[in-house]
Amino acid sequence: MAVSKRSCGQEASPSKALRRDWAYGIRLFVVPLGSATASRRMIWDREIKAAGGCLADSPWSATHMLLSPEVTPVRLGTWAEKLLEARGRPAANDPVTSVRILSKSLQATWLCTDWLIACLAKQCRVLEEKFKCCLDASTETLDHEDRDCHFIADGPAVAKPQKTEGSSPALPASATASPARTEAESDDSDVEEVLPKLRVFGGEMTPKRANLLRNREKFACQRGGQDPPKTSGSSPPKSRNEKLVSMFSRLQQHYESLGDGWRERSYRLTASILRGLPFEVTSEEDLDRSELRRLGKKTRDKLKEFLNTGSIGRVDGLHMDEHAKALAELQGIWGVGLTTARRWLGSGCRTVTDVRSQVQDGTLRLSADQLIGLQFFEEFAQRIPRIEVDEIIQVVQAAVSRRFGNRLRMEACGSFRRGKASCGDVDLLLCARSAKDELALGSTHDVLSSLVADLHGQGFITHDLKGGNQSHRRPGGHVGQDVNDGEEQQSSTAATYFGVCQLARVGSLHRRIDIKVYPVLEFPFALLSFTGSGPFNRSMRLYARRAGFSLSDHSICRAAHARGNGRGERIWTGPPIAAMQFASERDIFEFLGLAYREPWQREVDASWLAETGTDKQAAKQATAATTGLAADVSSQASSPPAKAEREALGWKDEDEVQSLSD
DNA sequence: TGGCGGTACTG
DNA sequence: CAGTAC
DNA sequence: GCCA
Repeated sequence: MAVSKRSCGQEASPSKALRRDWAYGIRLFVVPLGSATASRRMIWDREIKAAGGCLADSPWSATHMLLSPEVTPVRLGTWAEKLLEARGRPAANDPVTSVRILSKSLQATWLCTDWLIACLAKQCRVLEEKFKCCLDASTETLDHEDRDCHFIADGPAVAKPQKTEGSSPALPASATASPARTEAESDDSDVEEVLPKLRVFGGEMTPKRANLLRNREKFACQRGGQDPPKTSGSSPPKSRNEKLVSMFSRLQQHYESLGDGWRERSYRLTASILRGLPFEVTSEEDLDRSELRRLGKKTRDKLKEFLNTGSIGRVDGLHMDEHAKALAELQGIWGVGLTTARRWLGSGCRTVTDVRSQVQDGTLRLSADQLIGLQFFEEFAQRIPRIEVDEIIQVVQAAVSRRFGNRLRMEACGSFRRGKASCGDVDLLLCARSAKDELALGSTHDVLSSLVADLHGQGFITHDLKGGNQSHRRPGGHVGQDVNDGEEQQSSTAATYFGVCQLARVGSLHRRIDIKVYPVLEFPFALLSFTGSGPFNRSMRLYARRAGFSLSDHSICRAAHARGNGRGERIWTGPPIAAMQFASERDIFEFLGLAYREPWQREVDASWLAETGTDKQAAKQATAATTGLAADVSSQASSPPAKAEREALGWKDEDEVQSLSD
């Protein structure tokens, strides 16, 4: 695909010059151990080259050796021994000595991988001092080998949360970590604990971002600590205020079917707040309770009206049965949205049955997708029991293994991954297991279409919805000379398929199934995004936005709001943040300074807006606290804020970047 | 007063 | 581009 | 409908 046709690229040119050469003169060799996996190394290699550096064929020609912090002395020693042997040099008997011998015979500086990460984040050459590995020194500590005894004594002690493994997003398993607490729940995590983490926001802290960090628990994506995956039993607490809740739910549904998503969201929030209220609203004084502080004037008026008259005019006035109800039903057909529903309503179709008969008559013409949606209207409306989702997964997995062996990894996302007992559809995400596999597999589109063909052949997939056929090849010829020029491919795009499947079993229903194939680099983002829930995603993206980033199912980019000059604010997004930092979902949370949330903890029901410092007190406090901390960080991570540099790079300065004004 | 998630495909 | 979907 |  011809890269993102939009915004991107735009501002690449001024930055190029500088980005080009921060690594000038560096010949880098990455030690292939620990978290420096093949795919990461590949990316690092690419980034270094892009920055004007080059790669060393072997350690012997390197100026810089890069070592990931969690590699133990013993493992490094073993590696060093092999290296020495291969070079025909005497190795020592014990690993430590071997390492020392090796490092002596090399000319290189040994640095922690975090150095490169910092460089990439800042797009400049970060001081090396704090990132040096001390390769000796540890003779005695080495005695009781491994574990806890890592290299990298020095630096910013990036106290990694020692996740047992890079990315095993699949199951909670509990096998490894303490089953009790789910990390980072320690909470009350003050900024003081978060900020020193070098990686947060790529190491670029600003007062606003710091303020955001302090308030991060006001976002839905940080709410709700731990629900155990709900072990049956207790029914939902049946709130008081039931009447009110149902009234606002009606309003919500009404606006939903009308397509006013904003009011819908607003009312859903109100309903959700009322539902969770620990008391019953009986008087106007109750409206001052802190739990209701986010309700706006209109909503308060409705509540008052209810308290006085026992009903709400606006709600009673909903003659919702003719309009909204019919609209809602029609929009229940896959492929039919608000506009079509309205059009059909105008032509006398009020129900699915009406539509069917008009289709028969030939008075109504539907798209191919809509026809399928219509045909299976009742079946698609049925929830899919979790067990059946399991079976469906098995079928697809079998096909995947048959065709691609072990090269492909598959995750079921959506509500299934969040642990729900039933799902609306099946959402499968595929990705090569490694960079090498990715090469061997060929394009994502080819992989997907051959898999789909297989499933089609065995009769499992019964119908295609849009996306089944991408006529998007590159014939090599034309191409409208995109403005893209040099700046790098995003060549491997994701491939998506929407379809209908059915288990080979009597009485099984047709089910909606989505299959997607993503490039390795984008996998964590895709996983995060397709796991949802919707409100959770919105919340997290909003948070990212406030921090000056744009989060998508592909990557995270800097985002700048170009404001001023004329109408609306346009949003320009820069190149993706060096993707290598993100090998798992955790890395994304970590980058944003958010506490990790297990899939089942992402079941938020209302999105949430951070109330950013309407409270002057708090705001002041925040800035005070953060300026100090920001200083800390920058002193750690080398170089002063480098405002000039940022300007030279063509980035908007922070003050302009944020739409957030205090 | 404008923002409120970000992206891909089809017609 | 509008419409729909994830 | 709520927020900046």
